[in-house]
Amino acid sequence: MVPSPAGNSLNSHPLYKEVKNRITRSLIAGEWKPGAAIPSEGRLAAHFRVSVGTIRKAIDELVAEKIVVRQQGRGTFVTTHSEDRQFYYFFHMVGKDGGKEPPDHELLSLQTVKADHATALQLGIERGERVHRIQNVLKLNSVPVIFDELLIAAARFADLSAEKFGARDGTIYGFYQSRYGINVVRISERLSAALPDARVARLLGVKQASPVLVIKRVAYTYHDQPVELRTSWVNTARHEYLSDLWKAESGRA
Amino acid sequence: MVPSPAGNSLNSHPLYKEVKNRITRSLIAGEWKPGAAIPSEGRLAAHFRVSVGTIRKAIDELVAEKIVVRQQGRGTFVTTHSEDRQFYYFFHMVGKDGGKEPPDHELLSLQTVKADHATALQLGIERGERVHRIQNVLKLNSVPVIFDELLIAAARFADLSAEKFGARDGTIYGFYQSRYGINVVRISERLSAALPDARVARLLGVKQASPVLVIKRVAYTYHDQPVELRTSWVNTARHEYLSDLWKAESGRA
DNA sequence: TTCGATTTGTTCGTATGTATT
DNA sequence: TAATACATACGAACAAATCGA
Repeated sequence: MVPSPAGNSLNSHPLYKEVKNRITRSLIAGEWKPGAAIPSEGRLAAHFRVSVGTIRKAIDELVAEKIVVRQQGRGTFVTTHSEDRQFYYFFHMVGKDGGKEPPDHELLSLQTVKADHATALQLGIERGERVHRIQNVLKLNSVPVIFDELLIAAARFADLSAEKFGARDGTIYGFYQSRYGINVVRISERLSAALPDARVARLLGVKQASPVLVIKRVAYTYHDQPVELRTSWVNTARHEYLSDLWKAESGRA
Repeated sequence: MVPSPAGNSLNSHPLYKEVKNRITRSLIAGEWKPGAAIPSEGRLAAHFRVSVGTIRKAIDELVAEKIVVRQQGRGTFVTTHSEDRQFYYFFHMVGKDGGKEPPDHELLSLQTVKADHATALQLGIERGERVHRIQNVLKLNSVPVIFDELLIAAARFADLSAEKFGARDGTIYGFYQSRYGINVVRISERLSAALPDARVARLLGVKQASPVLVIKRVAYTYHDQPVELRTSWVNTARHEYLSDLWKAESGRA
């Protein structure tokens, strides 16, 4: 890749970062689909003309970012949103009694509107561009616990319709991934406590005077490109938001 | 360390994990104090009779867990709680306008009581053992925003007093670290929305009808030993809880 | 300021172990 | 069984940062 033995001169960053970037760009280009294996370490090493150790170091970081997963004896695979582990990485509500019940989404509405200033800014699009606004109620144990509103750029999700959205089986991010080739790899959330408005209170079956947890999320794909804004209103009477700063990872003593 | 060239048979876990464990045990034993350098990779390799690469892999994991930090040209150091980066790793409140104001703790009370069943269970002690209960008000920009209550096993913090606690300069975890050799390395938090009781409302300067964010935290030291239970009541009128699932780390594209 | 010693960072190559197909 | 792929471990060389003489 670079003739110089170690380090380099043109770009001041190390070889394995460059390799990582190239692999990521291939991922973005859709060269390897989610769930599929990327070329073996040996093949990548030959392709990029670097040692296997350098490839491993590049992939190490992609694994840490949960962009790919390694399986000894099988290969290295592009992460899929249809696996439980990956799912709970983005879903943080757990029962106060401990249980992790699988949520049940119910689509309320899907509209296409023009992005206001704040939305456009956060999604990295122009003001006035069209965005889909999707509202859902999420049930845990058949009881409505979360109401959420999603905003996504219509340009990225061209032919999206309420039918298609409602007919998906699997998670929303799995749907983005399989139908639109958009891979959510990271989220950032801001939480606060508030009182619900009349509509949210009605949907969650709580009084307007009873507080709810408000979660504002930005979901990102590769290279920190924002793809979705989501606001959730949560009834925390029987559920809590779990923030476990890196546990249940993998490599621990 | 183990004569066998690669892998082993007796214990099924790899050499570098064993090395990591031994290093961690030295940390627990207080062999290397926070802020001090641990032996160089070369020295550790000689000591454990393994290659430098194996030492590096062990240390890689300790770095990922923020237990030590590496500095090229200087050495590898035991993480200190008195650094900004480390501090904001455990402090998640940010201004809604974006700013990260340094908080200002104010001790309200320090009592020593007997642990009830739930407390004892979570702290890993016997019911009835003595625990310190510490209450604080935390101000941001001179305005009270957080009220919190800490529970720690008295046995671990033998000579703790309100004077000593209040006279510390630096963070609470820095105080645990420097005065008691207890290193908080991980926290787990559960969030919900609730209405404050009369006292909390008064301390935070809010109405009882206005919702607050409730954060229940368990802080752990090495090997997932719990050391502190903390409940915080937060006025989220002007501040939010930021949950940034691994960003601002270090090794990103 | 320069130089050399020390320490971590990067890269290479090789061999062997272990899991999968 | 054999081939393939990732996992572990070793050793060597040089780069880059730091620090003190």
